[in-house]
Amino acid sequence: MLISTKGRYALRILVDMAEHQGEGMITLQEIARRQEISEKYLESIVRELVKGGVVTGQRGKGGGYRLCRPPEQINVGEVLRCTEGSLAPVACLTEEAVPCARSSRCRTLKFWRGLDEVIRRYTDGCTVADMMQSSGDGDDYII
Amino acid sequence: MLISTKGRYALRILVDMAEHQGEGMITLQEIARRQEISEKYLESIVRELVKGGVVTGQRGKGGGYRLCRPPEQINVGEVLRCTEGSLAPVACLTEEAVPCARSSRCRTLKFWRGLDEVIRRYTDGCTVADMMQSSGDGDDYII
DNA sequence: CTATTTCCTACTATACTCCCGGGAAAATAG
DNA sequence: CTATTTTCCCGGGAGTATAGTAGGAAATAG
Repeated sequence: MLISTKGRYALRILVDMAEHQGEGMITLQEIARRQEISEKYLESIVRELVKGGVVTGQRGKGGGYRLCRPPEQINVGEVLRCTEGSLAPVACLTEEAVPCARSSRCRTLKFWRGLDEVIRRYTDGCTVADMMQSSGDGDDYII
Repeated sequence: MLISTKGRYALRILVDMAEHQGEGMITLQEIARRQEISEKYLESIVRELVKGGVVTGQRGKGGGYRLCRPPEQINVGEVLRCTEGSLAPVACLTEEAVPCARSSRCRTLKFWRGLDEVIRRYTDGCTVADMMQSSGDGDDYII
């Protein structure tokens, strides 16, 4: 049930980029240094964020990455779906699920649908901007 | 982010057992036949439920398993924690987590705490009895 | 051109998931 | 007692996913 390292790093990367936006393009090297994540691994994560339309990259000298939108408009659910593929707790609720013969009389399906909904609602309701103003202490976010 | 097969099967097993309680001890063979799950795999799952105090087993002829408590008193969160170990979305929120040097200035920790809370609240709020009365159609449970 | 940076493909090692096999231990029936 | 039925327990094994590395191609700036 764990979110992968990829997903956790993705959020840290985006908060980092948000905190340093306005300083032009941000390179992988900078992020790697600040976040203490291997530059190579970082690369594979950022690529997914590019594919997902969350950040854009520019090659060459003076290049780097920047957010496609302001942090207030990037929600966490969207980001995690980029890296995790899906946030659904069971395979039968993902997009590419094959219809299950058992589904109409399945006693557990509604429970999973509800869990999926609860997770989606929470993750989609939190943005990168929200995380910027957060520290590890206190207890905001606890709905 | 997927719940393992173990966890999904555990719920089906418990609903099955709840629906057939009052008929004495229930054997793995019966459950395996009804749920179309290999008896051997079933065994490893039920063992975790025994350890977790959700069901008890009795060996020997006429033996089998039964629920320790009525289905209304067995909540899904508890069951899934038996099989998944933890439902926490990130390792730093599990019991045995080593304190993270980054935590006090971590921008993402509160988000994860909130997600954990939302998941816990939902899963602990649903019981095996709730699932018994459910089918795959309709949309109860969607809070 | 050179230096810098993203982009892309492929690979490895490790761990985990799902499941099976072979029995030992306990309870019951006769 | 023996035979049978059941849970209990350990260990292994194929397949898959995760986390991370390596090497280079393409683009951009000066």
